[in-house]
Amino acid sequence: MAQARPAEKTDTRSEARAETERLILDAAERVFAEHGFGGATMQAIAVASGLPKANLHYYFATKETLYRRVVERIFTIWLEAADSFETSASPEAALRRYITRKMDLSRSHRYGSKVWANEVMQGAPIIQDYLETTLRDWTETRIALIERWIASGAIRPVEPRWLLYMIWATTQHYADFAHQIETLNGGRALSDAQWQDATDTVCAVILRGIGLDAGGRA
Amino acid sequence: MAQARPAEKTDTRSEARAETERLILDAAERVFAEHGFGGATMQAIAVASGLPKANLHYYFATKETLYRRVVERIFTIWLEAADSFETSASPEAALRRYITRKMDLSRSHRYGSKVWANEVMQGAPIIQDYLETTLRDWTETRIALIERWIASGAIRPVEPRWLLYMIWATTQHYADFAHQIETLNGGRALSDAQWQDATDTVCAVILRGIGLDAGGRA
DNA sequence: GTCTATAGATTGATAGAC
DNA sequence: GTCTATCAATCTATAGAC
Repeated sequence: MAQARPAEKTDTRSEARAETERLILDAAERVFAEHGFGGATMQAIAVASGLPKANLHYYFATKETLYRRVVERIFTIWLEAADSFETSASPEAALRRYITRKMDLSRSHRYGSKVWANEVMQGAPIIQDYLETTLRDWTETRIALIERWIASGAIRPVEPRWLLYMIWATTQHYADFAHQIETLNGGRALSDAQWQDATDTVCAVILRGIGLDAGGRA
Repeated sequence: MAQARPAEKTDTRSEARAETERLILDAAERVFAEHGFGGATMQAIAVASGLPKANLHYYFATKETLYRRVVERIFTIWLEAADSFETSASPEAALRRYITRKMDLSRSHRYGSKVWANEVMQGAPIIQDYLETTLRDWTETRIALIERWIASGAIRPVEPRWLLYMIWATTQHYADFAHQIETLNGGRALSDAQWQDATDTVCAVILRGIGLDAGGRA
């Protein structure tokens, strides 16, 4: 009977399901990124995923459910990057690592970054509760940490909030405005060397900007 | 006959027309900013402007025409701000003035900045030609200028492109991510003092970051 | 689970009275 | 110039055969 190998059967089924879900989520992420929630259509997501439109509704009841799952997946990735801002490291090491990780994310997850930007620009109708809890808590611990750095004289006195916004803005710009950057780069995507150079420059300007003169470049 | 006062009559008419056009453009800017081109509806713009939907089509033939006018108006404002990056001033004066102007714009034209961000995130379907001509030319003259600053030893060697992107990203972030910033500010808009402090901090970190240690703060 | 066909609501745009 | 009423196209979502 079917009971003979229940675990394997369930695993195989749920694996296939998870795979299709990921296929849809990836396609949805791209479409939501470039057209926003309202501008995206289930038809466009169906074409992008290579599935009939009805199948999307089999895996995700409504367009809003699908969008919510896309946004939540992005927030998870954001959280992992946030962890790289270690509270135990030196100011230079902590900031350099965090900025580098955020730049890497802008390159590897361009569409996710755009979906997040779209969501926030619309007033965060879906993720408002995350902003008020998880993001807020994370931000406050880092603000407290930066204030200790300032009190100890490790870095110059700057309002920690504006420093964090500067890091978020600069790194995410390379994902959200990738099209503009590529146009100004002669229509070509940034090369490995250009990404490395941009990352180094962002680190160097910000670190030196707050008084950490041991920064990387010249 | 009507010919008796043609100029006055025409002026009055065109003034009334211009006023209604501006009313529609302002409403459209807000709606396009928060929902993108595809997500915005003529119905929503009609409600936001307080006019019947049919009147919008009387002034602007199609939704795309209206969107194009909104985007072009924003580009004009961007050009005026770009002028404040004077090629004749000292590095510190030129950059400080430009950054300050961009921060002011983020506060006064939040929705325009969001429309621009949306347009670029979608691959600039409408303004691609502007990116390749006007924006590209402006960028190249400033890159050449910054390279001369570096050659003369006025600032540290940094790739001028990454510096410009950092300025654009950081200043526009205060418009595009205003909702997130306000949420992290306890749900309140930034006060006059906070805007001033943020502007000072952005100037100070960037100027010091490229070796202009005469920066404002501490 | 996958697909075709379609229902029901909403969209951009227009016709025509005032 | 302004407005109500409405069309044709498109949208989300579902029904039902396979």
